[in-house]
Amino acid sequence: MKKTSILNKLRSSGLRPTKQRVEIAKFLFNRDKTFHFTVESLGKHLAKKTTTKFALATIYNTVHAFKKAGHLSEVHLRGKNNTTYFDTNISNHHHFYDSETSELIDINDNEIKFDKIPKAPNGKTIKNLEVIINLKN
Amino acid sequence: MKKTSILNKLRSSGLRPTKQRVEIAKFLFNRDKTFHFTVESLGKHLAKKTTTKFALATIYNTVHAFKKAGHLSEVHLRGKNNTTYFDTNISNHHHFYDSETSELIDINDNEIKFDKIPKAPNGKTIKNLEVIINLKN
DNA sequence: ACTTACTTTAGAACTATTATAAACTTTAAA
DNA sequence: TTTAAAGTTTATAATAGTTCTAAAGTAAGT
Ligand SMILES: [Mn+2]
Ligand SMILES: [Mn+2]
Ligand SMILES: [Zn+2]
Ligand SMILES: [Zn+2]
Repeated sequence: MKKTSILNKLRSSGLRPTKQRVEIAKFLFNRDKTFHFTVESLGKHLAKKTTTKFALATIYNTVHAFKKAGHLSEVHLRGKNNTTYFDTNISNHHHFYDSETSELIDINDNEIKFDKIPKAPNGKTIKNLEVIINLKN
Repeated sequence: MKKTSILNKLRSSGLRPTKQRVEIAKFLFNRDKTFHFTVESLGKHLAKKTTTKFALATIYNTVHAFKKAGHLSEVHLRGKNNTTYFDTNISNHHHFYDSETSELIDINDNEIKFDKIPKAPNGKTIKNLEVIINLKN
């Protein structure tokens, strides 16, 4: 992924390309495979691999802006550690959750097929359907 | 449900039948239909409907003991409010989640059927599978 | 009654996240 | 270029759900 693409991600999220935001975007989007992260893991990586200073609030704000713009998704799972997982895979997909390691593993949408799905209750419609398959050893 | 059943719930959870625990157990289990609750909603109910005093820690401890004994289950969902949902329905089942109202609605296990499920990765096995269907208006 | 083990409690501690507001930076107009 | 407006970063405080602590209280068996 090229520099212009990073700048596009920022622009399309309504964010000016500051030093902090460019570093965050590079780490999140300059890669071949998608991945899952927490704000904590992201912050630790940035502290180790860059010389830039990142306030926690900056990381939260930037991640939320990317999410709002549709460049990141959030996994609505409450693991044993009470942290929020973000996902650079924004396609419709599902997850294995390994509670031993607190790790998420993607399940492609086409790896799960439904025979029967209930209809939404009274006046509501279905926004989306999330499957989490909990793993054990 | 009779008083002996309440006492059985407590005994089988390794809990002595104190005033607080009996009130909690009565509220959770003396009813026809299962339901979802948070520690906050449980505490509010108890404060309103009984004359007993309940420290938050007592409610947490008791709910966790019931969960550990298998009398309650926990819904591993992170809603917009960051609270943990508990469920008196301990059967294998799924949920609708209405983020407008922060409400959970049960989906019976037989209302969802799978055609295809991925196999667990490398050395792991599947503990269980949770479906959450997010609703919108 | 006495003893021991368990329980409740208020408040402190902990942790993820969000809010605040002052100092700093980006942008683009003048 | 200067300059001003708008946006951004930061340290720190605030918030909220949950867990911990240790002292005072209660249950159960003798
Ligand atoms: Mn550094
Ligand atoms: Mn009361
Ligand atoms: Zn994913
Ligand atoms: Zn349920």
